[in-house]
Amino acid sequence: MIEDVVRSLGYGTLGSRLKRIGEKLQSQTQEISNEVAKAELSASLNPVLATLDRNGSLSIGHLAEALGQSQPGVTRMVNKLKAAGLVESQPDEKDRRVNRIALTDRGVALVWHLQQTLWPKVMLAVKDACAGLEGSLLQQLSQLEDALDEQPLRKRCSSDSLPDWSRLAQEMEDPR
Amino acid sequence: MIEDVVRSLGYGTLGSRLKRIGEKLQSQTQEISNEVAKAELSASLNPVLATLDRNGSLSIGHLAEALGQSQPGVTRMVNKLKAAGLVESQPDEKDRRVNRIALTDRGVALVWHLQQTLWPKVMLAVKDACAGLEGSLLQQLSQLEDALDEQPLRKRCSSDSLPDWSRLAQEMEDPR
DNA sequence: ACTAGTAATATAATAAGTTATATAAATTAA
DNA sequence: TTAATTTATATAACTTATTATATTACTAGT
Repeated sequence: MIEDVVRSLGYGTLGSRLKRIGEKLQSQTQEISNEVAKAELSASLNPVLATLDRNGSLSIGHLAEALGQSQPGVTRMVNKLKAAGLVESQPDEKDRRVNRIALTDRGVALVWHLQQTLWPKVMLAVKDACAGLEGSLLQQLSQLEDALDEQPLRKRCSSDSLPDWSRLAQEMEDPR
Repeated sequence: MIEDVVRSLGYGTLGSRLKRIGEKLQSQTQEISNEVAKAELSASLNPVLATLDRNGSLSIGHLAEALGQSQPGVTRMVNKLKAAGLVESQPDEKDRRVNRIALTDRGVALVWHLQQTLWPKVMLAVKDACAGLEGSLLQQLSQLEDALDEQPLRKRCSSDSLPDWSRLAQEMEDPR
């Protein structure tokens, strides 16, 4: 086996490393999503749904801010959700430049479903993968990569009764 | 200011979060690169150069393994480096399916230059941003995001005399 | 030696993000 | 009120990654 250079270079390649682990998490999340989901939803759209669920209708700009992404990226995600009939947009009454995005009835129903299934499953699976991490950031990242290779998120999902989403989400809050 | 939902959801959106921080690190690294570099080199190509420097000539497949990326991705990066005259490829003598990639003289010279400038700068800047991180993974990530927002890598670069690359790289090794 | 299977790489199509720019609405200043 | 500026969003072009597939070379079994 050849050396993992990105891991070896430590701080020198931390950006690549974080992206690499992030992509692995997202693709393993997609696996769970594919098992659970009624609608086939790209995993990357879940944060948009969650944001609209938490905040009610929002402009594209505020969505972008809440998600920490660029405005054009958010526009594209919203377009996909519109095409799937999960959100709808309406020009704001007061300021007709702004485009208010809101969940449709189907969107609300899907969010409810995801809150009972995918979202708690993923949260618990990732929490499980992160259980026992310790040490410096680089050390914890190495441990997490190893954990995900050894047992993917899909295998860390109990099919047991899942805890209440709102309680789970609250527990996650701001571990500053 | 609207809530940062990706941060608030914690384990539920860890994948997006890691990618987001990784992208910020890469773009801040690119800023430093633009200041330093003779050749304008996309920051994402540095790990390829470092891998070839550490290992000598490698096949596309071994490069992909060392970088933890897909083979087609590596092929594309290598093509860019070829176009820039920094690497060259030769079919392997024994097995003519494999394409051995090696640094050219210009590539070796650039690596040497980067080892005196960009690479230690970035490594020290990232190390600086990570200094003082503590606690759980989620906590350290929040602290790192805050640190990068408050002071980007570019401003964490001393123009002072930089330490020896080979020593630095060794220090990074495997903080398991 | 021929055929089947496997392996290495290239190429094509797709995804998810970015920056730069265009457009249209609102706001400010003259 | 008109002109200039700013703001919100859309659109275009690009980047960097992916998976799926095609191509070519090697390896084994008969």
